[in-house]
Amino acid sequence: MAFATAATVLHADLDAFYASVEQLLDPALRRRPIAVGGGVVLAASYEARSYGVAAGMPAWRARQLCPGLAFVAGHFGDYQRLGDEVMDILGSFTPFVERVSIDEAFLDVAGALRLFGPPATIAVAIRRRVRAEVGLPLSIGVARTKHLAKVASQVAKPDGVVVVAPEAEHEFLAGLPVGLIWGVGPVMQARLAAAGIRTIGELAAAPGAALDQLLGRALGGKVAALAANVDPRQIGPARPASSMGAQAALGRRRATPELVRSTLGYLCDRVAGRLRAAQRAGRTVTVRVRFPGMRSVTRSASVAMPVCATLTLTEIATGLAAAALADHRGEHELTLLAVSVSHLVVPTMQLELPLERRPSGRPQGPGSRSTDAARWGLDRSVDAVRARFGPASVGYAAVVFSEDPRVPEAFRELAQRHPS
DNA sequence: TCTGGGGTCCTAGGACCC
DNA sequence: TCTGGGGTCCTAGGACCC
Repeated sequence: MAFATAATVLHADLDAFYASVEQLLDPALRRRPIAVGGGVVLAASYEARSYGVAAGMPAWRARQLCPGLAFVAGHFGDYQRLGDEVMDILGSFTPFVERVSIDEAFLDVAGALRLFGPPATIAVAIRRRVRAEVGLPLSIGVARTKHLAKVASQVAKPDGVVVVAPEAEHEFLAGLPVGLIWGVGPVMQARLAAAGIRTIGELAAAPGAALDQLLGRALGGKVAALAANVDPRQIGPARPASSMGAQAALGRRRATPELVRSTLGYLCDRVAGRLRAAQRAGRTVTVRVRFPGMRSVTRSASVAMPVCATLTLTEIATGLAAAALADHRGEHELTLLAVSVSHLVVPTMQLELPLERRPSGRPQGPGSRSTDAARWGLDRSVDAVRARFGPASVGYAAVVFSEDPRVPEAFRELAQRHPS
């Protein structure tokens, strides 16, 4: 049998991760419907899910569905620690582990069969160890490709294993809902349902041209390939990020210049600091403004010199936000502001010029080479002080926003390491 | 009572160049 | 007289993922 035709790909996915950790840490929460979060549900236990409670749901709606729901503030440091412990266990079976998020990873065990037995045996052993050593439920899908393994782990939940033998793939997929395909969400699902397509089998039988019509050319082709069981993705290290951003939900606040200025100051400080820490700068800055009712607009601008200085980024972002608001004068309230930097490059030597050697004389506008270089020097000093004495030890003007955070800083730290 | 934070990818129209 | 096709970049919006 050829190497590529064996079912040696595992997808390991911790069940209701945040909620399971809370139930592990506090026995009083076990077997009860709980939600992690505050204004919004970040994660729901399976007991809560049986009432219809789901991640991303506003808290009031979750309480409506499940009156006995217990809300728990997250223990974000523990999520990181326990997630790492599980990844260490996975890594003890094979070095070919691709971590996808804090609670999920692909493994290729093709080279581990001699040592640990067939893939299904390895999956059972992994689950047993994670349960015994960490105390968390883990589901695993085993198949020939990443996509199939991922679908299998979803089918295996909660707390199970599903193995898809190569000769049984077609039969396995045929009856499953199209929503299990990676990239098919609620909108696509509804669009397909309107065309009478609900299962992956029906999708596979549909003509390619019809799929392109329904889903667009790129997704149509991708979905057809997946439904037909072609998946070229290999297990390997994640690519470096192509953008970096930060956002802040504001509740429902009057769109005052002071609110916009202070919030953007906070967000740009975060983003620019992360860019510098990663030794990156970006050519395109995007600002998103969200109004009540989840209506949002974006404004973006590309600049010649890649940006990573806090003040330069703040000036550009402020201008973009002002343009967006000027185009929507009827809006008097905001619910969110976001800043993102993309088209990332490694900063050039120009930016590393020491402060005292910068060209002087003519006044310099934002984005000009030497202004950004000078500011970068200042930023590096700030970064160094913060590295020693903490993020709050030094900074720019007082940040009003940070006095009333909607989410704990620890959650931002976690989300920035692992989107979840 | 109206919803977190951090990302990727795709589409479509327009500007601009050769 | 005022026409063609291809490529690239930019911007805005949106679906989707964890």
